[in-house]
Amino acid sequence: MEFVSCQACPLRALPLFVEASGSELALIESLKKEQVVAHAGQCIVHEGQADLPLYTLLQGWAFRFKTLSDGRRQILNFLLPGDVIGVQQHMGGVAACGVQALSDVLLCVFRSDALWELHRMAPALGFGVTWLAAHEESMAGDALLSVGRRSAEERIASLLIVMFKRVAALLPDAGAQGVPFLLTQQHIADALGLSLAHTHRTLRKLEKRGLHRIEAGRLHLLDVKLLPQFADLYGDGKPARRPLL
Amino acid sequence: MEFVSCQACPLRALPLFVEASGSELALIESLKKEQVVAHAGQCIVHEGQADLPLYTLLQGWAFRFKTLSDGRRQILNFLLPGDVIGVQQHMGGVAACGVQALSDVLLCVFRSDALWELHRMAPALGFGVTWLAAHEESMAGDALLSVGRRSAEERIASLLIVMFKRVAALLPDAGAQGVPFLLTQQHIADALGLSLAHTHRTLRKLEKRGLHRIEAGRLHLLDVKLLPQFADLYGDGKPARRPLL
DNA sequence: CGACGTGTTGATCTCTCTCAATTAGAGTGG
DNA sequence: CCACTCTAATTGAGAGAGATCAACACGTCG
Repeated sequence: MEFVSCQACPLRALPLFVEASGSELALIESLKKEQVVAHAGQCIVHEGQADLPLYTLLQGWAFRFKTLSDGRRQILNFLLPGDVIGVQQHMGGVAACGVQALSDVLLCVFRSDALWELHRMAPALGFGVTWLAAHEESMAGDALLSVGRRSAEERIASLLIVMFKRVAALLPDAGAQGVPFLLTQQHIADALGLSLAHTHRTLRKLEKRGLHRIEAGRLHLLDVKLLPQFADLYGDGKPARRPLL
Repeated sequence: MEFVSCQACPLRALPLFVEASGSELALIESLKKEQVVAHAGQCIVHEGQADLPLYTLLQGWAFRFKTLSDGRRQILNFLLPGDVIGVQQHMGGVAACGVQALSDVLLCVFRSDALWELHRMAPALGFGVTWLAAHEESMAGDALLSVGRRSAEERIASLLIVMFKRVAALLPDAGAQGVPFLLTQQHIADALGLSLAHTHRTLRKLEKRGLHRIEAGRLHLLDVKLLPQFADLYGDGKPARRPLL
C-alpha cells in the first residue's frame, strides 16, 4: 500500500471539501501525522481505548462496533475509503466503540489536536466536520429504524441496497458489473441484529426473489428499481408519511 | 412560559459551553431569532420538511422519530431541556426525521445561518457543536446496540435507567424523590422496537422484580446499583470485553 | 354522556433464535 | 500432493421471545 497525498485523499470527494482552498489543503496536510497499515481482522480501535487519534480511511473496508459483556456484538456501521474514524471517540476521551478492519487497510493518522486546529484555523473545514458528524448521526438513525422496525427481509434488502450504492459511488463504472463485497453473513447479522442462521436463510430467500446475487466477493443488485416490493427501501430517505398528528 | 435569556439557557450546563466568554455569549444571543411555544403532541419538525431552523429546547420534553410508509414508527431519542434540535437536519437540507413535543415546549429558534456564523466567529463554539453532534452519534450507537442485541427486558431497564439519570441531572435534588416521567408505554415501545403489549408486560415484570415504579407521572428507580442483574446497564458506557481478536 | 387515549390482559401465532451437524474452500506444514 | 485446520456457508429440528388481535377498564374532556 502506497502513500496517498492529501490531494488524492478520497475525502476530497465529499461535497463539503471539494472546494477546499490551497491554504486549507496545506493546513490539513500539516495536521497529518503519518500513514499506517492494518491487516484484515485487526482491531484499529479497541472499545474503551483512551487517547486515540483521529483517522481517515484511505483504502480498504472496516466497521465500528460495540459489544456487551457477554459477547453479543452490534456493528454500528461499515467504513469505506473516505470515511472519518473517531470524531466521536476522539472527543469523548475514551472510545465509545471499537473499529476493526475488514480488509487490509490504509489509514491516515492525524495529530491529536487536529480537530481543534481545523476549527480554529479553518472554520469552513470545521463546519465541514460538523456536517460530517451530523450526517453520520443521520445514518445511525436509519440503522436504528431498520433494526427497530423492519423485518429481517427488509433489513437485509435495505443493507444490500445501501452498501451497493455506497460502494458503487466509489467506482468509475458505478457498479455496472457488481461491486466488491467483503462482508460475511456474520457481519450482516451483527449489523442488523439478527442471528447468523436466519440471516443466511433470509439472504437466500431474497436471492431467490431476484434482489441480488453474491458471487466471488462481488455483490450484484439485479432490478431493485423494478421490484415494487423494494421501492420503500431504494429511495435515499424513508418515504415519510403523514405527521401522525 | 416565559422568556429565557441566553444567560440562563440550559445549554450552558454542558461542559463545552460553561466557559463561554462574554463575547461568545453575546454572539449566541445575536444569533437567536425568537422563542416559540409548541403544545404537547404537536409536531415541531415534519419528516422531509425543508428549510428548517436550528432549535434549542428550553423547557419541556420532545422526541425525534422516523416513520415507514406503512406507519411503523421508530423513536430515535428523547429530547430534554438543553438539547439541540436539528443539527443534522439543518445541514442536510431536508429533515431526516421528525420532532414531536411530548409536553408543552419552549423553543429557542436561531437564525438560519447560525451554525455557520458560530463556526466562523467563534471556533471554540463551533468545536462545541461538533462535540455535541459526535456525542449524539454516540448515544445513537448505544440505542442501536440495545435494539439490535438486547432482550426486551434489558432494553427497557436500560432506557429507564438512562432516562432517570438524564432527568435527574436536570433537577436540584438529583431525583431523590423520583423524577418526572412523561413517556407513555407506546413511546417506550417505539423507542425500543417493541410492541405495545410486550412493552407493558415487560415493564410489569421489571417492576415486580424491584427495578422501578412509575406513579403519577414520576419514575422512581429503586435499587439499581444493588441489583447485580442490571449491573451491565447502569454504567455509563458498555463494559467492553476483549477485542474478539 | 360518548369519544378518546392509555393502561391492562388473554389467546394465539410466527418470526427469529438456539443448538447441532455437515459441507466446502483456503491455507499450512510435512 | 495430502493430511490437518480454520473460517464461512449451509441446513434441519425444536423452542421461545415477542408480535398480533381483541377485549375491557379507567380517567379526562368537550
